Amino acid sequence: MSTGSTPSDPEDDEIFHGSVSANMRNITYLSTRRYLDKDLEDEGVERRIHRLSKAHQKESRQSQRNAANARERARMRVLSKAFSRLKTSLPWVPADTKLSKLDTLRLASSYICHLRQILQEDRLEDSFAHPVSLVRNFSNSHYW
DNA sequence: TAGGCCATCTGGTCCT
DNA sequence: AGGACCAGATGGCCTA
Repeated sequence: MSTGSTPSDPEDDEIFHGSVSANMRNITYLSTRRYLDKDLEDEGVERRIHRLSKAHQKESRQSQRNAANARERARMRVLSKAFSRLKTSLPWVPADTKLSKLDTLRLASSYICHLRQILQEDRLEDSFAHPVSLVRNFSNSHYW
């Protein structure tokens, strides 16, 4: 008769060996699983790092873009201020006149032509050395 | 409502 | 690599 779970019993022996091999299989499985888990874990970490660095890159790109946008806004503000100054330096244009940038450029351009004409006329008059032309030059100096 | 104007965003290029 | 400059796209506001 069997004395229980003695290995001498063929049946028990089989069970015993079966359980041993099952244990072995279990151990092998567990250790393999542990390695796999470690690999998966490592892969997960790498993936996470990769994902984080991607996110960081994206964030960095976005913040660079935002900075560039801010610089561009500042640049355009400077340009608009320059247009405003140019507008105020145009005579016969009331301060509250609504003038587009294009209109400002056109008026400034025609004003420069006008001034150039005056200069040429004055040079012609200067060639006669008439004292009145000198006075007129002085009285017109507010243009400068 | 169409058209003009403007501010802003964006990607490309050039320069330092 | 980062900043300046530029031109195109887009959306909002205003006016005839």
